Amino acid sequence: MLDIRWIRENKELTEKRLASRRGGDESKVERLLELDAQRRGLLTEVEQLKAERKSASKQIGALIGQKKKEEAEEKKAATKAIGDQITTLDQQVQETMKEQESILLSLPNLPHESIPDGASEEDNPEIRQWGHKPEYGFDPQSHVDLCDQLSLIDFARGAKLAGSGFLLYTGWGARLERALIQFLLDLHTREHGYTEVSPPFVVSPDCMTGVGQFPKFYDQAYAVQEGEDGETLGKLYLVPTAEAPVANIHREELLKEEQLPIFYCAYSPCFRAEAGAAGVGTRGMIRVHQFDKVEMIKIVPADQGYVELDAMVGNAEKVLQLLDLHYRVILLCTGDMGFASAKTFDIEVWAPGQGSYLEVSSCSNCEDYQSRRMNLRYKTREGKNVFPHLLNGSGTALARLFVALIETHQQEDGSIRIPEPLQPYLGVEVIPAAS
RNA sequence: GGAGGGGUGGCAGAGCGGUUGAAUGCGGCGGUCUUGAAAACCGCUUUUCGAGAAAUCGAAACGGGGGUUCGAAUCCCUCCCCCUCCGCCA
Repeated sequence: MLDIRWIRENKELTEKRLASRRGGDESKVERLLELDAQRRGLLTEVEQLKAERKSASKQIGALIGQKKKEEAEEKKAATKAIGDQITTLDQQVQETMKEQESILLSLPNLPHESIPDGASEEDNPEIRQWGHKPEYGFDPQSHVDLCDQLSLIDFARGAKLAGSGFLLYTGWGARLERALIQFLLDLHTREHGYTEVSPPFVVSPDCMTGVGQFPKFYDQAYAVQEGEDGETLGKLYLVPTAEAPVANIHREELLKEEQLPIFYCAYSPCFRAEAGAAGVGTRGMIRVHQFDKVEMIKIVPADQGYVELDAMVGNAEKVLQLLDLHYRVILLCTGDMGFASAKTFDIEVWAPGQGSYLEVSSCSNCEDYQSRRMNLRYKTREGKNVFPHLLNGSGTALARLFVALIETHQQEDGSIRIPEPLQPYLGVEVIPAAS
């Protein structure tokens, strides 16, 4: 959520930066400021009336104390009219605030000034690459074929159980998935200073609003319902990412500056309805309705957001380096950024069987956009209450990492080499070829 | 799911229709005293919104929302959360 006071003082800049952004509707700013002025005018008016009523009520109390019954009754009757005015004005204030709030919640974050203008992903500049595309003395296979041959994933039965887009990991596939989760959590907790948390896999709508999922992405979420009880529908949602619960851990709290920075990492499955995306690149496990992910969250003082963002990108890169996977880091342009983010780096890993790069991580600094939405603040040493910067990053998404891993490290005989750092977790050096 | 009890300031804990933003204690900050510290004593100690250049002034907030009233932390309704007991259950 943007700061209404900031918008008030930077109207043109707000409109300009909103316009450059995907999902940004700068035409709403005009109405927003209209409501803001109206709200403040009404507030001044109603507060004055309330001050009058308050002192009248005190006088009535005093009169009753002095047994001056008649005077008290007269005063009561006179004050009643003020009360009615207050009720009317209060309603108007409520309505004005409600509309203002709903516009504010619908506006995306403003891109950081360093973000290049652009219309789509075509315009995202590449920041760096690591490693290089591996060469094979044979035709590298797609993960779909590898999974079939090695019985890592049973696509057909996954679909039988829950429909297209849900995976049934089997045998070495299931073990590899589990090994990766543990490898990632250990890496981030032991080497990168994150505290592991294991959150609920459903959250309240407030949490979804807090991170900016709602109201914009209602149609992407799975709402749950208790049994046949329609009343409970929409009170909880399956998490689309661990960011939803973890970033909200301290919602509506006032932290002390000494408590910061806070680093959390968490494993969770991620549920995405992907409404309207059916049929788009759906073969295999690149785009699915449920995938595993290890997420990193940072809550940091407002002046440290960007230093910490760079560090977080490094944390995600480390994963790919240890797994010996070629990747590139790109900076998202204004036209391709997520709703809540002020600056986002994506990490794309090379998948030889696909002949393309796959997004496995997205690290964003949302600045105070989310903390304002969830009313998370910290008290500085000087005693000021400010909104911290909230950062989130995948460290990393698993399904695509799985794809890149088996496609990259496949060998001619159909077996898959396991990179050394992962070997202790899987217990073998190679996933053997099908016999 | 059933029956009770409870949610008040950083914490503990009063108040249960009137000048109470809220007693008291603890903690925290400042001061007096002291060579220094402790003790003792004195003062201060919430947040949000609005007006203002500022000093400051005004409003709101006692789990959330609504109602009664001239006036609500206090009464009524509703929702949420916590505790105890019973039932069910991995």
